[in-house]
Amino acid sequence: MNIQDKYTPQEIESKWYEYWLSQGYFHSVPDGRPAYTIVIPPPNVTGILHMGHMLNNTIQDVLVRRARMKGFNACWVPGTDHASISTEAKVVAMLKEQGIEKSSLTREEFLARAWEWKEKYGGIILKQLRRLGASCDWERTAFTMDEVRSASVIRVFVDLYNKGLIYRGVRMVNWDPAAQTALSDEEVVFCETQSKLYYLRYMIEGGDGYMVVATTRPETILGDVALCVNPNDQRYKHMIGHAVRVPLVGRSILVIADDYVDMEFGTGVLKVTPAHDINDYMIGEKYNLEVIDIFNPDGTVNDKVGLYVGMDRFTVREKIEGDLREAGLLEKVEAYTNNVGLSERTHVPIEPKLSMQWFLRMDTLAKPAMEAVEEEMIRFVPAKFRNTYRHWLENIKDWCISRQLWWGHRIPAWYLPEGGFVVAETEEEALRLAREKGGETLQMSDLRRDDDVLDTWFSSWLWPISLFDGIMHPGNPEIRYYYPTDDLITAPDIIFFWVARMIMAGYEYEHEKPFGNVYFTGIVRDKLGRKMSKSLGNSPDPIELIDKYGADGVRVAMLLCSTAGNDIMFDEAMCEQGRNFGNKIWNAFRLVSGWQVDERLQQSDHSRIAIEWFDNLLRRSLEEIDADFAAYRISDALMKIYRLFWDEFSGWYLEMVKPAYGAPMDGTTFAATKGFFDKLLRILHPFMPFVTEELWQHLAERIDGQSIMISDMPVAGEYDAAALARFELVKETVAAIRNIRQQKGIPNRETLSLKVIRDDNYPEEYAPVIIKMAGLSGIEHVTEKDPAASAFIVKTTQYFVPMGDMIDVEAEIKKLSDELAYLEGFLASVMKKLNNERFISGAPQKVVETEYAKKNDAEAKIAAIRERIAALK
RNA sequence: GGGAGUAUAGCUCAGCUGGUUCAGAGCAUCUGCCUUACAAGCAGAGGGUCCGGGGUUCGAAUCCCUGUGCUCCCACCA
Repeated sequence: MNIQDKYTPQEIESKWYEYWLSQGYFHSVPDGRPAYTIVIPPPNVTGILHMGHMLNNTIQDVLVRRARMKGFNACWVPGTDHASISTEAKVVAMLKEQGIEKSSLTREEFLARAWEWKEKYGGIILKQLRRLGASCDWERTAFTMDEVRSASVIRVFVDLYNKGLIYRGVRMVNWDPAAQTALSDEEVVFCETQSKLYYLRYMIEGGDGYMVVATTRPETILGDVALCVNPNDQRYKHMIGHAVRVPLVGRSILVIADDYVDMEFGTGVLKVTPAHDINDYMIGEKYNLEVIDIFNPDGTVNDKVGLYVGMDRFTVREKIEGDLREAGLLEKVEAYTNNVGLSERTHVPIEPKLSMQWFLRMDTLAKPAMEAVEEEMIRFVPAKFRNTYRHWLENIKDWCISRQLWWGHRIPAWYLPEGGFVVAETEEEALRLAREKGGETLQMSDLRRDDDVLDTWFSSWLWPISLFDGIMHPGNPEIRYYYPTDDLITAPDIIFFWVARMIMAGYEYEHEKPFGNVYFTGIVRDKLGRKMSKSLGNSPDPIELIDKYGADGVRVAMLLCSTAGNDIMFDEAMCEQGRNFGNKIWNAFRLVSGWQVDERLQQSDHSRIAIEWFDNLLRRSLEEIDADFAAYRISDALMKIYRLFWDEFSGWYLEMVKPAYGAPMDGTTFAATKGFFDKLLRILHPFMPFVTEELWQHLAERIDGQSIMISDMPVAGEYDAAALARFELVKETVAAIRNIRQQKGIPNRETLSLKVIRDDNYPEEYAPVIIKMAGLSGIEHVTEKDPAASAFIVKTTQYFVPMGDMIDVEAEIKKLSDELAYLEGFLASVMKKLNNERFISGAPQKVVETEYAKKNDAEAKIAAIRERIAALK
């Protein structure tokens, strides 16, 4: 058993991960055991590991490792997401650096480069996860655009289309002029912005004067088709039906009336621009107004109106302000704060834009998804997210699933030359359908495939099914074995994008929930509570942290400060704590491994007691830890183990059984100690896989093919709660003696003697432990108080540490008086209850009894302290 | 504007069905210790108006109302 003196996580971690991999421990195939399955929330293929991933994946690994040790066939499936928008943006940026514009490439050329880029740089994050110790089944690594997943997406699209759930429609979409694609509502983030409110004059036709309209977007006047006032607005009632001229443009438009207009806002007059505002669009639809789209897809002005052609929307805004002022059509400009919608990916302001998109009807899909969570077929942890989920589903809108990008799953729709389209999984099928529709003479070359790709989430919503090929091969052995999966660990910000939609897909395609529990992590923030972001530079590089503290240390750090659903304030100091814990385990092992054993040696009483006690404690701890896991209180579970190892095992147990320097230990105690160590390592393994494996291998004197990660998790058992409670009296007694030692400045090596007036609360059976742990020469049973001693009371038992002339009478009296005052106050509060008729009659019997017990204890203590003070005086 | 959550030690948080494991844990702090596994440690100690104000109850950190602060989600008045 050779072990290094120093705990250096860096040295042990790499070797064990390779070992686990080489032994194939992470790989799962269906067998007779029950399955435990987690599918990873697929990180962006272009992503690199950040603290959010660390938290998320650490939790997954803890659950998977624990399940594996509990006898489940654990399967954690990793993979990456193609992430249409952000990946395409990165590839475009890369090409730009090389001096290549996307527009100069064909779709095929672009995709070739994108794939090349993905092969070269993609999936770094999966490599990084290995450093963390993630026990993913790498043989199953999937990609949302690999063969099986792509085929699944296409099949589902065709199926939903044939079911009548997918349709095309002109809709006002959130247009991202930078990415030149539509975004779903969920991909738009609103940001409070300092902008200006412009008051524009619309000259009244055939009369004098003008109407003033307040707008934040003067450039959209190019698309104005009406003004609108509230029908009840006395100021403008006479104007309804009159014509006014759009400033600069000169177009004649009518003044109409609608309740939608808020009389209080601005001037009470709204300009209606149906092409560029969602509300205006609705008014336009209602009154059948013309729609004038004034922008090109890239946000520059088109030639519809003939003004500002080719200029960017923001340049136009500046320019138009001057032009309006010059023309005397600008009443005034006010500072104004409003919310501007930004693209989550490109961060440019969203342009509401009318366009032809593909939609997925949500109503029928939403229904079972709602029920599953409402009726707790699927459990959310914490439960508060059920509200958010329900609210969203109740107000769900159809899902815009098309994106004007190249990187993604291309929509399998083909347009016929004479109009109309067909939807099919393959070109052959498309052609067949097209011929049915448009005549036998049609050739493939006559058909034009839709240019758009599907929203990324349209592939990830199938993830729990497509990972087991359940779409292309329904009912195959894998999907039957692994589905539904057990736990999903994810962040609450994708509850709509992803979680809700996976549930929908699960019921639609497997007629079964995709997972049993959803554990929502919090957002990782810095210690000042700020969100971690690149721009703030407050996000530590997880790999650097692992280099510095070891993966085990960082894992402990992540887990200690995280409770489900609460944001976590990450502080690097936590990593230090985690590393220190690893060090503690390491050193405890060094102590034990250094002991000499003499089999002939008789076991000492204190060792026998220690073993009984710790065995008992271990059983109770296991029960508590099981309960924590059942409630997904993972940080509580870890904290319990932390204290069990550090305080109870290292601080108490090992000190109790530790032989004198250089002396050997009896075989029974040594074996028991090794047994405890083994169990503790196993309990710790899911949290700290590396250091536990290293030490377990030393402990077990390694045999190839063995590993703690496939060993059995210790199981809870019956325990004696009374004995454990009684042992706490021992600890209190020892602490009291140590306290006296400290106050009197008595060195540890100097033994003390202890006198006790025995009563029921004196744990006499544990006396050998008290003697050893407090450094006593012995314990003497007495019936009289010792005035020349430092005294203390544990529960009701009076103890005396004889001090000879070291006793400081003044200080002793002061201490006792303080305690007396406290106890008298305490007794008074107890008596207040007991003297209250309504308490005696109203409270449960048990509560009343404990109050009487309190009273008796307090009275006994008070009497003892009074006597003692008298004796000292 | 609508909804939800949260407020407990310097920090991060537990505290489940109101009542002796009710005021807790870890970290940090302070005081002793180079005690023969560990100073990344050991021993001990201090630290709280349970956000403010009402109410229910024999009894409230816990339940109700109200105010305040913070966080998040949804909506987006030009």
